[in-house]
Amino acid sequence: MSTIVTRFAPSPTGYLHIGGARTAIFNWLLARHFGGTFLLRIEDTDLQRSQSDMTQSILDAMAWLGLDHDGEITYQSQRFDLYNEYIDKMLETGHAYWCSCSPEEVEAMREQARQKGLKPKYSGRCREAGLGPGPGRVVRLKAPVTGATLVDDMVKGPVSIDNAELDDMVLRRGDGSPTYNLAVVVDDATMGVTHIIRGDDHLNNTPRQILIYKALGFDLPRFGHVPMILGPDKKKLSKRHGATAVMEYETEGFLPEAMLNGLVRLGWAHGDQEIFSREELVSLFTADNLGSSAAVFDKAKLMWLNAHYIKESPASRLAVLLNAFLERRGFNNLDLDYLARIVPLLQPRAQTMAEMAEKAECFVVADEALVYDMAAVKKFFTDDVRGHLAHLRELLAGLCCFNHASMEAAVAGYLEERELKFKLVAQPLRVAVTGATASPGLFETIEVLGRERALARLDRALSL
RNA sequence: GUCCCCAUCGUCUAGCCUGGUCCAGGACAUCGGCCUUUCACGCCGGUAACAGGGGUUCAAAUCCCCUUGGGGACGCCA
Repeated sequence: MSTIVTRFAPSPTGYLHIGGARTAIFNWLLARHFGGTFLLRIEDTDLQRSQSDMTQSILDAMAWLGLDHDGEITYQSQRFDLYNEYIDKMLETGHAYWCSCSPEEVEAMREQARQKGLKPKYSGRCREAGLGPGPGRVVRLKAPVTGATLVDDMVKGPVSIDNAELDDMVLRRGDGSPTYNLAVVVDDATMGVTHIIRGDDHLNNTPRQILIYKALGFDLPRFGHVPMILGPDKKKLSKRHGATAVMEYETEGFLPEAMLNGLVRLGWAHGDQEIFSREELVSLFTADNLGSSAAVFDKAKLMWLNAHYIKESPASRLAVLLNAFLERRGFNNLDLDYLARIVPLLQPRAQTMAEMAEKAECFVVADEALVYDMAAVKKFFTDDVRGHLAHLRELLAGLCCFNHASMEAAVAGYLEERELKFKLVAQPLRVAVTGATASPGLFETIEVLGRERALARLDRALSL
């Protein structure tokens, strides 16, 4: 039997954003789930607005998310001949005609319709004029004026639109280039695309495209229109809502699996399950569970997912990422093995890698450059406490095994002898060694820091 | 303006197709508590929703209609 073919068809006019990434994910999952093919097509027919570096950045973002495509990438800009071939075919079969109306004239027609409270459309003036080619002339689809066109949508269900609502759309521009609707249909049909999941905003376009499919005698694919992603104010997500480009999230320290998981849950669900591995998604995803109402993008939930995946990741992998984030903060030539020992202490404490890097700073900063929270120093370093700190410093210096268990035991013993509570020295020690009042477990921290650095910091703290 | 789509806690959603098991379940966020050497993690608990109105039915979150609200489309953009 025929296998599923899906596609993602971004236009290289900007970065891959949240919404585009989600439709890419849905199409990718549908293909992978059914063992089909996932194609990638760059819609760059608008030479003015398309930028080649944008194509690369879209590819990079997809690679980051792990959305691999099959076969070669199709570029619409290289298929103009093909489009023209089909336009000519429609001209021959009487499904299209030449029109000499200027854009201004058409705009006037629309304005007139608007005045009457009707839907603005082209009047069809040249429809029966029997015009031939000519400079500046466009080719229009000779669309049916009666009846209705039905879209049997995978997510919206049956959607019917009166053909009277549609006008004779332009297929070939005055400069000879094909329009979007024509190119999309020719591409999807010739590329063998069987299922198209795309944004809600294309739903109104679909009947028009179906008309072209019919005029060309192509089989119809299945369409699925997923709702738009909204900002917290329920308006279409845009830059003013903060980060919209997928790769901005990488910069902020999100893991690709968190992004994938988070995005797929916007408009798709599988019962009460929240966490999905890539493999699970592939095996569970079908268009059946796609929701039909718009979703607000909630960064807080993405944070939670990211924190979850950070906790799950092996330290060695995170160490590499942490290194990159620390480099951005000006720390170079760090030892990955050392970072891998810091990571476990920070895994439950960081929601993003950027946050982890921030918290890791006190581990990688030079002892003499460690910044102390002076308010804390003042609060905790009383004369009495300084005395204990000095003793503890000697105790740590003489410890046989420098690990947190023996450290803890030694300190406990010291305190017990004097009938003191651990609370008395816990925060002072923490401040002395990390400079701050909040940190991972005290002894784990000291262990990772190592004897030399811990003692150096204790000495420095005592001199403050 | 015209057409199309949508409507369950603040947010993501389950349930809706195949009415009763739902005085609506989960998750994030939030609030309280526990744990505790700080900060987190974790655990326990709380607040919180079927937009409104009409039908249909013994019974409606679930089916139908209307209203309202939101979104989208009406390009020689994609």
